[in-house]
Amino acid sequence: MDSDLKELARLACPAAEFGLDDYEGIYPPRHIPYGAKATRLAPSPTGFIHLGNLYGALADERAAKQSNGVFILRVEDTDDKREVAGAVEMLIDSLLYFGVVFDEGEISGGGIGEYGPYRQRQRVSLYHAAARRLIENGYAYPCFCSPEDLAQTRAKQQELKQNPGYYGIWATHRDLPSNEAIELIKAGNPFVIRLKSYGDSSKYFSIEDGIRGKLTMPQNTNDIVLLKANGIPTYHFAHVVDDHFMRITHILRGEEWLSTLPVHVQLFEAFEWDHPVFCHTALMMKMDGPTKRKLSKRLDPELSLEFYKDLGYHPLAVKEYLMSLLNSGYEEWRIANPGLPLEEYPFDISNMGSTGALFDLDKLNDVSKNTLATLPAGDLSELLVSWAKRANPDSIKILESSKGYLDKIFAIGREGANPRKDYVYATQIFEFIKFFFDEYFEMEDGLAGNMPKQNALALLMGYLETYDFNDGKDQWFKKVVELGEANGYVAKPKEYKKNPDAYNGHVGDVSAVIRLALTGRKHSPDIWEVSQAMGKDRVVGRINSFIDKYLA
RNA sequence: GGCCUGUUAGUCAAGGGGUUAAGACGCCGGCCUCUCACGCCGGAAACACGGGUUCGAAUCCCGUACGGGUCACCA
Repeated sequence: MDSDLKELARLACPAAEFGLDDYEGIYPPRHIPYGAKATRLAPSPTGFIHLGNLYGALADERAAKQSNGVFILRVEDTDDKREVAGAVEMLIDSLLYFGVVFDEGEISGGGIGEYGPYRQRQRVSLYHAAARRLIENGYAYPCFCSPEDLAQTRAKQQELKQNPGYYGIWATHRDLPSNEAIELIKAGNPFVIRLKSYGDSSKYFSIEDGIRGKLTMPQNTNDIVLLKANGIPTYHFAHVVDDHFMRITHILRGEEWLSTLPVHVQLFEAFEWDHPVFCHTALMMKMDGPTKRKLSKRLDPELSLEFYKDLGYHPLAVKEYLMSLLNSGYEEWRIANPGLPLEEYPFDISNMGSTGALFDLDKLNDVSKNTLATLPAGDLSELLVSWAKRANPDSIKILESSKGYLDKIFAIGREGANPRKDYVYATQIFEFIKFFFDEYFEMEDGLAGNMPKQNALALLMGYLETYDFNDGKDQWFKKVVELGEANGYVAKPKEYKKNPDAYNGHVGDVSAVIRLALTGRKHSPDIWEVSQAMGKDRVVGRINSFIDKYLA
């Protein structure tokens, strides 16, 4: 009997090179500090990753780094049918762009670390060794049902209003004698390996979730598939084996895994392994018509990380936003510590929320505005140029050759305790600053209704007469005031409001004309600062051409 | 449908028996001001519902409703 099981295990799992116990030595416990967390991101290479994936990845990364642990990338490529070429590279690139970097795993084109290989299809020998152990101990068995058989079973179960699945009386091969199974395998019948569940659906077990606290769930009774007919493991089996042998301490994953948790717990038990701390994160949601639903690769291309790159969000801004979703205390911390890098925030898994958050673009934009305001001007120049390379090739030449000019532009209003917050993402930044460049400069607004052409002409002519590029801000403004007064424009707007008939207008009307000539717009940052960035020739040139074109 | 899980303003959220129920985004009003942005001040806006337990419930219990997740040889 015992020898039958051994032979059955060998036949059913031919790929095992070593015994399971050998692997314990091959993958020894990690030497990481006490309390350090080993986390992993375990994506299946099925295409782009979206904001929700970044959210999860960031949680893994923070939890690991925060505790001086390790953050691992394991590729779950057990479904060859869904695999998308290049998906792994794209994922690594995307995450790298947002500064999420792995310590170990399937990175830079190969496995780095002592616990590899890090692609599951290259670990088949390990899974087979593990499956052998289960078969030998009576926790697994080969099942020869065809997909058609299973479909029939399901139909019958539906008819009888019973729970679908392979369990109890429906598990036809569960108690097939070993010698018969051996014969069937030898005869070349296709088979899968199933868990021989010992659970009782009327019994419950409790488990402490790292985010949700105590969870109570019914025991698993389903004889789920461990190894598919092609010998490749299912997710359920592979992740249990891998998380054990990769010595993962915390499994962070979306709450869509909650319902299969009983299966995973039972597998850890069957191996007599301690299980890592399961942490089921909330799913990031999206409005779909009147209801919410979880983000989907297939349905939500606009939530692809590429989308944010195309728009030109600074990676740091996206990260800041995600951090505030990850840990609700983050925002307050950020307000109290405006200068600190986000790495210093004491991230805590147990502070993660358990309700799905709706992605809020307004909030992202606000966070982004604040984040960009803290960055040096040069960083914005770089952001803009790298965005242009990607999304606005026509502008690259101009922008790239104007690095110094860009730095000056972005320096406007950045100093002081209350810097300007004009910038959100590169596409918007480009629109905001394009008037600085003669190639993109155009009249977007017109003269105000209360500003007759002849007044505008007189003001601009006068302005040119006394304009001195070397004037300081105060001196400059003093001249504008004087110019206004000489033309019937009072210095104080309040004065004008009190007595509107006595004046042509106030100093604001004067600067509006200058601003329009310089920027083509009604609104812009401080005229003096804009002028300083533009340089004398451009300032004088713009005013002259405005006079020629619109006031002559 | 079964099972799991959740429900505090439009959104993200703090609070876990006694609070005028924080804060942030957005929205509205005002101040500052050469426009805008910033900043500042103020405002509207929430405990899903029904029963319990309790002197007292957003908070604990039960039920209902609603949302979400999951029920594959996908992950």
